[in-house]
Amino acid sequence: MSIETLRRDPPAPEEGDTRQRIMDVAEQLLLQRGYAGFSYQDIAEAVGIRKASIHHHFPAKEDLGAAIVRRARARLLDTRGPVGDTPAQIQHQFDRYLRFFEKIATQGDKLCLGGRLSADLAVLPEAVRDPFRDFTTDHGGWLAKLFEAGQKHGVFRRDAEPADQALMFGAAVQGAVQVARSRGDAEFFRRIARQLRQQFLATP
Amino acid sequence: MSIETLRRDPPAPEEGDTRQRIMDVAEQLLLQRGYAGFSYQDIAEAVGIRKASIHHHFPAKEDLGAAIVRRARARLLDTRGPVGDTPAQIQHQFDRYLRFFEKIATQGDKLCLGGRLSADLAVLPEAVRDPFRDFTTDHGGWLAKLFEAGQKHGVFRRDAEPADQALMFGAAVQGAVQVARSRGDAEFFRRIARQLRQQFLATP
DNA sequence: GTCTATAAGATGATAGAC
DNA sequence: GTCTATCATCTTATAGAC
Repeated sequence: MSIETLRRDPPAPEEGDTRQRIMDVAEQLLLQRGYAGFSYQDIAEAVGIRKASIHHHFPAKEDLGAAIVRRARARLLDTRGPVGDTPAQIQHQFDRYLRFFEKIATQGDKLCLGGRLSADLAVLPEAVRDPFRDFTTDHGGWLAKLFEAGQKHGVFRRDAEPADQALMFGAAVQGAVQVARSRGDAEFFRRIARQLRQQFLATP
Repeated sequence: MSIETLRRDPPAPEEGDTRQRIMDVAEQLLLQRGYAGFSYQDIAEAVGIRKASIHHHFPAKEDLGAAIVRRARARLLDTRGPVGDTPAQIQHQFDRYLRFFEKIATQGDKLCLGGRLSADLAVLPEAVRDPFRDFTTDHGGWLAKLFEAGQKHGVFRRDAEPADQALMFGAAVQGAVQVARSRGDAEFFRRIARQLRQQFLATP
């Protein structure tokens, strides 16, 4: 790296912009078509650059895949946030969780990252599988905490272990997204969501 | 490779045999890696023939895909059978259903056809998507009938509409398979299955 | 950082000999 | 029915000019 480069002040606000745009486009394609179903050519056309330019930012496809998963994990921690300690907060986080998946199930043809990569596991390079494991661990851990706090504060029913409830709830939501998509039935998820509220909330 | 294939009586190859072997191998690859994740070359190596020979039986990949889905649908109707009209029969079919998915969730790295193709929907040619819709319709219809008969005969709880119960149960099972796989946790599905029995059976 | 050009291999698919 | 040989195209990836 030259002296000039090092001395230069942050010139344009475009710094890192292309990298982000590549990741944004690639993430949408990944969620839509799966890891084996999108190519650098697809990204290049959507972003408006050439294939080779993508390789400058992400030498191999697995670098891109891993970066997308790591970013999604950071976003998960960030937007889900720490589990609340009041009934209102917990109830709100529960509702928010359901709304997030309702959006995925009812609009567009994209899966959530967990569902997508779990289906792609067999074609995923180790470099992508590793951060995905972290992602699922975080996701599962957050849900477990939510149900533990929720039972303690009387938000959820106490008819099962919180950990079991969390697993059951997470799997039901995951399955509902999948079934809603395969049926092409936007209303389906809402019916399931209604059932899930009745099943898990102490006062639905 | 499936038990049926290994048990095959005729030791010598016969006509129509290659076609079946291609479909068997391709189905396993499809369930494992998805529609975009397996190639004619993969099949050729596993079957012990050349790529071009596969094209003789299935001119295009979508022909092969459609044939696999249609066969799976026929198998579904055949093995699931008409819904019973006694509590014992219904209970048995319910258990059998859960055991089928427990096998998928706990052994091997394959998805069920419904989960797999639902995830692959965006990369599926119309020629494969069409028979898959029939498959899901049949599958959903069977489950709905099971819960309707089950409620009538006191096998299932009557705390929700049979149709809703069926949707909820099917989605939960689907999600459980997916989550169990992504966690690499063979015990997970059994925990969910236990919860599902408590939730749906009148006398768990 | 982006480009052109290209490599090296895989993919689905076809033609035609045997 | 299976083979060899071949096709056009797509894939990830690299080299080097600007």
